[in-house]
Amino acid sequence: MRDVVRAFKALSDETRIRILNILMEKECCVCEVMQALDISQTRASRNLSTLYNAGFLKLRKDGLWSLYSLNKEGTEDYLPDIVRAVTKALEGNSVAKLDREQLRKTERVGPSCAGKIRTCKIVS
Amino acid sequence: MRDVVRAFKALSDETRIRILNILMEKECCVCEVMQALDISQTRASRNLSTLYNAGFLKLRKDGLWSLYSLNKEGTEDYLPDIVRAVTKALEGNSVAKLDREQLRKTERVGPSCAGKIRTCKIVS
DNA sequence: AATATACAAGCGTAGATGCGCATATATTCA
DNA sequence: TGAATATATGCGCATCTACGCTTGTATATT
Repeated sequence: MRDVVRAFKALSDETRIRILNILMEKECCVCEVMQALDISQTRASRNLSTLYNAGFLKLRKDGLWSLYSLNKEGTEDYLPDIVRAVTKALEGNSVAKLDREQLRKTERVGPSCAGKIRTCKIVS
Repeated sequence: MRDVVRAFKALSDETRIRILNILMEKECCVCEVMQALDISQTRASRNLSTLYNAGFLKLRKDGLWSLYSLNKEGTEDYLPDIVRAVTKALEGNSVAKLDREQLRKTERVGPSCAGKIRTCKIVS
């Protein structure tokens, strides 16, 4: 019961719904999330961690980056069902659409790419 | 987006998850809810209204009673999907099971039953 | 080693939330 | 009409939540 409530609590916030939305597109590092949604680093990090603790996300570390992605094969099999409901709920939503477009403009340059800018930025 | 968040916010509370659970069994008046879950009248009424405002419930008035039931054909088609996810999430949950058992012990006597106790009570 | 970058976490605060108490409203029955 | 019952709601308080600011930690580059 605690877990169920925690899952829904994690989705009871607009920022986190928006984060879940862009993660449907692709795995993201924290700075991509903050730029796609135009929010602070603290806010992106903390809300990602809330979604993670609720079981919705997987976390993979790669150098400096914390890469978050949707946890499709969650331990709790009802979580993917909820994510699908979110997908359906956001169909045609303009904010969700804009966030995904902004996400496509962000660029993450790998840590081993010597000589290149190593920062995560919007490319327009 | 506002509506989506409101829906999940409505489920981000143990009392309301428990209410949703017993409403899966049958249409209930407020006093049945308060007795099945052993909570105050204020608490039952307010949480029912939260679920109602989020679009999860239907309301039907019958005499003194406010009869709440699951809104299966919601305006938003993703709400029933979410309710199904809740059902799956609660499978085997002991609290949910006990609440349903308590619900079966409550009795609602119709307002037109003259001479009978017209109150809503636990019958054991 | 020094610097820069990505991320997490402690702290304080403004605002939201849950709920009990008391009360108001509506309906039914005597 | 008056009493009893079912439900809703205003108010106040304790608690929770989100978030910005700042700092700490780890990793990578020069």
